[in-house]
Amino acid sequence: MADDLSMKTIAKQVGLSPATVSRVFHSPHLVSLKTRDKVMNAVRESGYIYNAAAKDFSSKKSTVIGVLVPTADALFGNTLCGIQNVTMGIGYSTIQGVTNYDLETEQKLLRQFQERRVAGIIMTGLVTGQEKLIESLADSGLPIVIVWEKLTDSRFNFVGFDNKNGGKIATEYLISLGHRRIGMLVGPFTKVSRVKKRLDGYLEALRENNIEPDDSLIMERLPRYIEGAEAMAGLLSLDNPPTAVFAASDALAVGAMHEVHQRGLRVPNDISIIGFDDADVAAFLNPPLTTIRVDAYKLGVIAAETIVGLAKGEILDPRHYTLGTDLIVRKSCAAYPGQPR
Amino acid sequence: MADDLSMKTIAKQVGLSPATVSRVFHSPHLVSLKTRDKVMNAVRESGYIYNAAAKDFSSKKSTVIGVLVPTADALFGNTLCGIQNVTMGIGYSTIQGVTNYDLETEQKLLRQFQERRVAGIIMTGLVTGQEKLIESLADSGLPIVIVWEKLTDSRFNFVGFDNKNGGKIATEYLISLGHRRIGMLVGPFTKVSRVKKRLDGYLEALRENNIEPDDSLIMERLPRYIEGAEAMAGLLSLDNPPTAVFAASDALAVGAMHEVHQRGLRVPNDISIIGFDDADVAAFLNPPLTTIRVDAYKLGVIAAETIVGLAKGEILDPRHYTLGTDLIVRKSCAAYPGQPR
DNA sequence: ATTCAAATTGAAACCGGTTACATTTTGCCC
DNA sequence: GGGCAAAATGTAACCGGTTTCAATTTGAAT
Repeated sequence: MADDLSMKTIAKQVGLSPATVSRVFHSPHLVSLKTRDKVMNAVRESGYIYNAAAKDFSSKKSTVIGVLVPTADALFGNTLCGIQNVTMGIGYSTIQGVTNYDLETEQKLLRQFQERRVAGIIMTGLVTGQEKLIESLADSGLPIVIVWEKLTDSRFNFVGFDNKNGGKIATEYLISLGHRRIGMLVGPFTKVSRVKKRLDGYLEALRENNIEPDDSLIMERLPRYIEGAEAMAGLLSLDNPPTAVFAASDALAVGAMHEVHQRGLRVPNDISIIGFDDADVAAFLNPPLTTIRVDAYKLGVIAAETIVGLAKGEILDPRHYTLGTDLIVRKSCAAYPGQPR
Repeated sequence: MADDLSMKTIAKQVGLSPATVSRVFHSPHLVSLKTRDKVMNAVRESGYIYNAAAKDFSSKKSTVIGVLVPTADALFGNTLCGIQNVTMGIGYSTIQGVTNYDLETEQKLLRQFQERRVAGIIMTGLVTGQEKLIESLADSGLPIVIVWEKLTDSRFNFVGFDNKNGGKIATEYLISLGHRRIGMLVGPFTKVSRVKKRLDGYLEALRENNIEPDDSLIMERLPRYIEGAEAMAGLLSLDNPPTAVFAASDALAVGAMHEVHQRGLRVPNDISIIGFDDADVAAFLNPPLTTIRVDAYKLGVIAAETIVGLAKGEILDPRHYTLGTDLIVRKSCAAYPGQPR
C-alpha cells in the first residue's frame, strides 16, 4: 500500500535533499552521524524499503548475476548454495535457469540474462557447442565464469576439478582390486569437456597398466538414472561383460546399480561400480557407493567470489581454479574373484 | 562494448521518436508495419538488446518473481523447472533463494525480494512460524503463492497436495499388508503443515483400523538422509520395533533404508518402508521404493501461472489448488510374516 | 474535394535512485 | 576574528525505458 515510498519522501520528511538520503544508503561515511540517525529513524518509521532495482538502473551497475545449471538436482544445488552464501551477504541476487542440456533453452536463458543486464554469468555444465556464444558474450565485456568445466581457451574464467586425475584415480582403484575388464559409463563427452577429461583419465590408467581399451565397454549417456540403467544393460548383455565399471557421475552409477540388481546380480559381488561426484545420496545407497568426491559447494563459493570480483573490476586477469578430488571408498567395489586382495 | 545502445540510438538511426521504437517492442499493434520493419532491421543490424531492467523500472511493473525453496534438491528442482517453463515463455525471470529451513535466511531472502521489487513470491516449504511475515507481505499487496503447503488461512493462495489423504493411503497400504505396528518418520510437523497433514492421515488410518497409535513410533526429523537414518536407528532400538514404517518423505525413507541395511537387516523382508514424494531416485533404489507420488513439476506450473495472473491483476480472488497423490507400489514393502497376503 | 474519426507518431514528463559539481558548514590554526 | 581546507549538503542532470496527451497523417465516407 504505502509502497509509493521513495527516498524523496524520506528526504522531505526530514528536510534534507534526496542526494543526502541516498548517500546514507550507499556511502554513509559521507554523511554526518547526526543526519544519518535522523534519516534511519525516518526510514524505520515509514517502513521504507530500499529499491535495489532502481539503484541497479540508475547506477548502471547491476547487482544480479545469472546462473545456468544443466539440471536442478542436489549436486548442482550444492553449487547454488555456495553461490547464494556469498552473494546474499553482499547484496547481490541470482537469477537462475535450468537448461536440461538443451541448447535452445540455454540460448534463451542467456538472452534473458542479457536483457536483465546481469552483472555477470556463472555457467555450469557448459555445452561445448556453445563456445562461440560464450566468446561473444565475454568479448562484449560481460564477466563469465565457467563452473565444473575446464576450458581449453584460457581467456575464460573457470573453476573446476581435476577431472582427468579423478577419472584416473577411480580406474586405478578398480585395477588395484584386480579388475582388468573395466567398463565406463560416461556423459556426452563430445559435448561436455569435464566428462571428456574423466574418460581421458580412465584411458590413461588403463594404458599405464597395460590394459587395452575396448570401445564396446564405453557407453556414452546423459547423466541420468535411467540412462545409467540403459547403459549398464548394454554392458551386461555383452558376450564378455566387464567385472567392474566406472560411472563418470553418481547419477549414472545409481542407474547402473539398479540395473544390476534388476537382473538378480549383486553389487559388488558380481560387479563392482564406482561413481563420480559423491552426490548426497551416494553414502545412503545399498550398497553405499564408492565414488570420487568433488566439493560442489566450494565450487559455487569460488565462482561467486570470482564473478563479483570481475563485475566490480577488482579482478582483471582470467582466473583458473582447479580443485582436487578424493577417492571415497564405501561398499560398491570388491576384489576381482580370480585375484583376491 | 557497443553496449551503450539504447532505444534512443535506434530512434535516431531510423529517424523516429524513442516512443515509437518503444512501442514496437511492447505494443507492436500500435505501430504501422512499415515502421515496425524499419525498426526491427535497425535493431538487428546494431545488435541492440532490449533492456528488461529499465522496462521494469520505468513501467513500475516488475517481471521478476522471487522463489523460495527449503533445499536445493531434485524434488524442489522439479517444481523450479515447472515454474521456469511457464515464466520463460512470457518474459518473466525468477530470482531464487534456498532457506535450508533456516528462519533467518528466509527473512533475509524475503527482504531481498522486496528490495528487488519482485512482481510476486512463490514460497515452498513454508515455516509456519513465519505466517505473520507472510501476512504483512500479502497485506502490502504483493502477490504470494504458497506451494507444497495448504494453509489454514484461506486468504492466501496456495497449491498443494492432499497430504492427509496421501498419508492415509500410505498407512492403509501397510495395514493391508498385515502390519499393525507401524512407525512413522515425519518432518518437523509442529512447523511445517504439509507434514502435519501426513501425520494426520497416518493417525486416521490407524484409528479406522483399530490400531492404537504409539507415540514412541513417531519420529520427528528434518527431511534429510542422515536424519532418516538416525530416526530409524531409534525405531530399531525399541524393545518392540515396528514391522513397517511410513516415511513422510523419500529423503527420510532413503536414510531409513540405509540404516536397516547397515544393521544387516533387509527391506522389505525384515521391515517394510514406504516413502512420500516419489523423488527421482526412488525407483532406482535397492530395493526400489514404494512411495506416494506427487507431481512436483505440475505444482510449479500452476504456481507460476497463478503468480503471474495475480501480478497482472487478472486473478483477483485467492486461489487454492489441491492436487491428488498416487500410491506407487514397488519393492520396499512386504506382507507381515504372521499374516501373509 | 471535404470532413472526420481512426491510426500513427511525437513531445515531454516520469519512474527512483546516483553522481558530478557547486555551495554551504564546520572545524582548526594562526 | 579571519582564512582556509575538509566535511557535509544541495542542485540538477542522467540512466533507458514507458506513457499521457497532443499533433499529425491516413483513409474511408460523403
